[in-house]
Amino acid sequence: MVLACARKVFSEKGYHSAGVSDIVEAAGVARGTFYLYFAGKRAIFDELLDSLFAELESKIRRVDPSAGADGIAREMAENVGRVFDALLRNRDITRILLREAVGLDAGLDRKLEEFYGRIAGLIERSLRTGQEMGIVRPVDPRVGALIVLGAVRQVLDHSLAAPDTTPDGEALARSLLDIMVRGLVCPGAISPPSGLSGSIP
Amino acid sequence: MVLACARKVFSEKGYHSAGVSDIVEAAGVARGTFYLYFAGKRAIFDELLDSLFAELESKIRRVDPSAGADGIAREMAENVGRVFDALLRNRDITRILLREAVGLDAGLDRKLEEFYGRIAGLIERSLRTGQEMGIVRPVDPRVGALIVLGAVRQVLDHSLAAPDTTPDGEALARSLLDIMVRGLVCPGAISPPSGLSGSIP
Amino acid sequence: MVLACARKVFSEKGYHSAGVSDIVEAAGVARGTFYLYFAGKRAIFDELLDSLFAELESKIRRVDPSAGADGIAREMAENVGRVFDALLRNRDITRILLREAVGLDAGLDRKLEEFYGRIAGLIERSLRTGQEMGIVRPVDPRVGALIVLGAVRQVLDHSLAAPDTTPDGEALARSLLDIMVRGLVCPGAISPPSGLSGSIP
Amino acid sequence: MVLACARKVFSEKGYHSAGVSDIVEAAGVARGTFYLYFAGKRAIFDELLDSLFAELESKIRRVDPSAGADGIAREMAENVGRVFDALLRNRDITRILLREAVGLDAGLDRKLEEFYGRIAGLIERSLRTGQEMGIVRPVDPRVGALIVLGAVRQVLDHSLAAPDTTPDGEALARSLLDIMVRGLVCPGAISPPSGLSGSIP
DNA sequence: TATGAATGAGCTTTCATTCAT
DNA sequence: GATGAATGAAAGCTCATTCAT
Repeated sequence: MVLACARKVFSEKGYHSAGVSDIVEAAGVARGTFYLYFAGKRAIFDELLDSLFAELESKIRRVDPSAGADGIAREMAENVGRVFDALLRNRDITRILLREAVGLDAGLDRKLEEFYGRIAGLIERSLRTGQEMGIVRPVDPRVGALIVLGAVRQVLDHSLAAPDTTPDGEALARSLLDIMVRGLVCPGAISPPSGLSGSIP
Repeated sequence: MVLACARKVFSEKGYHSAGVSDIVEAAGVARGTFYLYFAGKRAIFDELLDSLFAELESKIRRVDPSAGADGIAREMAENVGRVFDALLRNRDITRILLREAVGLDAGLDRKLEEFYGRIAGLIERSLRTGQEMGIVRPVDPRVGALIVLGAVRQVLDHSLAAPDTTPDGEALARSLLDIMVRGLVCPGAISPPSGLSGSIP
Repeated sequence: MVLACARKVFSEKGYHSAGVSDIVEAAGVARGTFYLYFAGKRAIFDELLDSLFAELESKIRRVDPSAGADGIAREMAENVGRVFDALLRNRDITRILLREAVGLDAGLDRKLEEFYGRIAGLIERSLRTGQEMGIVRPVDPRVGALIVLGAVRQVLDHSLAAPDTTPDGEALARSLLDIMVRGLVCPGAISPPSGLSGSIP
Repeated sequence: MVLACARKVFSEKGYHSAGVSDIVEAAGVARGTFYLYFAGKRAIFDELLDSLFAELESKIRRVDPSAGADGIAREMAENVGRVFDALLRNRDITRILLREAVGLDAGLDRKLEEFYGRIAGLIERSLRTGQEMGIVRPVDPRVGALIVLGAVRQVLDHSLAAPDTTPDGEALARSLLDIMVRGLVCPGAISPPSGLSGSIP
């Protein structure tokens, strides 16, 4: 209950502007009660982040390597689609993850990094699997994973700016993945320059 | 002078943890001197951001549409490379842009959005030009721009986690652009599903 | 409690020299506690003034018009006597009203003006009543009220200069009222010059 | 020049709100120049007050005891009239004397007290002279002087509240003096109560 | 278990004053 | 004489946290 209210408050006012007063007022409990359940403002934000991480990571299913090329592609698309769905539907979460939780302190930065690291790890493993199966091009899978992750983050971040738009998450995910999968350029349109073709060894 | 010190201080301690005391101490001036030149803590951060924006935007040259397919590709790669270079060499700036300036307040959020919006606009225009020339595939250029921007941000953000690594910016940029240009997947490896192939109309 | 201490502190050090620190120290509470009950330094001074106004105005009873000439004179004398008593006994209040509250800012100046305006209004009404009963000479009652008020203020203000004297308030009030009632000059001692005899029409 | 500007500034903004910046800006000199001529903010206010005191005291002529009853009355009336004139014409001065200079610090309070003391002394001496000549009733001349002084101050103070009114100083002075001279009450209207008739012995 | 009055360290900001030029 | 950039002490205020009830 208090956690849910804190989520709303943090999302609306931001971590620093949100006071413990705002949270307990929103939750309808006394100040003391707050400290009965949480070690402090920072601690409740920590817990909140943990729950958001768990919620998001639950949206991501491990890709089944035996599903064949098209199956793998579909599963990745579904993963991205589910994450998009969840975040586009809940601006609270998106705002907290992309804005309020950023740059608060070293501890939280590391926590965020670990979260994104886990997600990037999942993507990276899928890419490696794809490479082993000959589906994914021989690019640096670490970089590939960061790119996919960053692309998703930026599109979501962009959605925070337009408050009234309820974007079509599925279409957006499809458009995004199409670019990630096939690239921006028509095949054969540009010559493969020496430096541009290879992946990081 | 004070501005440069503020950049260092904000980057090291973060906006909220950094006090005006830290800045004036680092700059070796008196408290009052600070307020002689800046309206306050928030104001100096604003100026700092403006200068960083200007510095970064100066790294980006408009792509010459008459340069031919390979020329355009090279120019975009050089743009990305220059931005990577500048930011990988100056962790201060990277940290401030990607961490400390995020989620401070509505005004700064809008400022950041405008900055990223301008960059995305430049990329988008390049993509449109490429599409008119038949080089870039018929994807949604807005989404394409966000993806490129987000990919760059994520890779840079990732670099903040590893303090000691001095990454090879050029190689990273090449790797990143290779994926953006050609996509992750081998041509023909997966069948084009109805929803995955098209761009947003 | 805090208010009472503030009264002492403001009276001793003056509004500007008195810091919130002085007040909380005198009251034996923490800084934060102060701001729990008062919006700020200015606010507590406002409240203090309000309470002083109320206290003083409670000393003034409306003059009963049916009490006859001598009754009215006695009632007015008693009013002045009670105010004198209260203020001569409490140098704190006198000092705050006559010194510290003066010229602080436009808002407080207006507040003081309203207070003195109310008192002058009461006196003015008494004078009008007296005029209707044929007791008070046909002078401008507004000017008459200001004179009585000003006379009282000046005598009180004078008392602030001599810290050790505990003046006889009753005698002072009597002396003051005798002059106000009968004037300074022996009847018939000076010829009534054209301009000097009349009141403002 | 600087002094005149300071007078304006102090009158408009009040002592504490007026900064040295305001004064030097109004005077068109540099900060340093200000301190070349005045020891500080407090010092220039001191000088300003001194000049105002001198200006006002120059308006007051010693009453000639040999002028006869009517002459004395006329001279006192002229004194009051001149002071009224000067102050009603210059709200700056009135405001500074009655508002801004009050309650600033112990030193200034004493200075003001001395000024008012000198004026009260002049009035007191006139009253004593009048008593010796059998013109002034046997009241306490000190109290009488305070009353006259306070009456004048209050009427002037009242004029500060009404910014647009350009009051007729002469008529006001006449009205004021009529009341002071003849009293408020019709002769014989009230019985002289024991305590009310006498002066302080 | 729940309360909320009390706390106090720490913040940003102001402005009278100085002094090298 | 004149300047104005630099100073820094001191002010008012906030808010996460505690603890006696």
